[in-house]
Amino acid sequence: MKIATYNVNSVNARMENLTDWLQKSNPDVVLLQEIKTEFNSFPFFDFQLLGYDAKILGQKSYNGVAVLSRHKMTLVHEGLPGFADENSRYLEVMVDVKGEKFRVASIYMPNGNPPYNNPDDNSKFEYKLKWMEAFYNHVAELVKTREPIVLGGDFNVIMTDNDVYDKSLFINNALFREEVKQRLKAVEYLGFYDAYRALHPETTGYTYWDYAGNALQLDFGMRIDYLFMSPVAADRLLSCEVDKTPRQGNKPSDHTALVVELR
DNA sequence: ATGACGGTAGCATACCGA
Repeated sequence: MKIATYNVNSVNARMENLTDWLQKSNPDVVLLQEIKTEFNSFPFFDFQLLGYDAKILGQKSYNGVAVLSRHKMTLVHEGLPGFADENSRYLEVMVDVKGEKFRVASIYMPNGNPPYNNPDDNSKFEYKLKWMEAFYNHVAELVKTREPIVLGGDFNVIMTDNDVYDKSLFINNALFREEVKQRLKAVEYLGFYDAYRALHPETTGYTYWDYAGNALQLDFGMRIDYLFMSPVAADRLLSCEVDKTPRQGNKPSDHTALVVELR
């Protein structure tokens, strides 16, 4: 049973890249972020031809999350419970694999950096902190279920110095601020396991490389996409790998796929 | 200090991103 997360940076711009990867990798469940489209423009039929049902929480132009599944899937939450959000960033579903239920969520956390033309505007950072607080509160409820749960996506947080190519460039960046590291670490302390780090304590595991400046070839990357596993899901963890092939493929996203295999 | 590069909206250029 393979579950993947992939920030596609527009699903419609990525269909050739995504199709190539789905056919090669054949994951059971895929969490997509930044689909950048609303329901009426989402390529449901293309995914159906590839064997996937899709649930989406979309919006025009920005953000938007989806879950693709080869198995029966039912909607649980559109949006983060208890948090009024004008942006589409959270989608939670239940996937039924031969009678076994997995709860999965596709998550696109706010970036939090100020707009380029207004560097003193901290409203986006405050929004990020509020979003993370609401996320923590929801995860505190989820952990009580004792279910196999996978919370995956683009968290826009560089957790440690080992998760970025040059930390000195990110000292005041909203992805690397102590406040956001602490808030994501707090999710781990609730009992959720960072699948990649649990199995790979030393390697970098970057999931994002900027389009600009030859960043992929220079390996100027960062690890900001995660798959967090509830205790019973972590207990079934066989592997967790970064799959760089979509990033190296035709018309890539600036992110790549992260994949877990569960028993 | 800034931009690079790419996507969307919509038709020139602004906004967003990490």
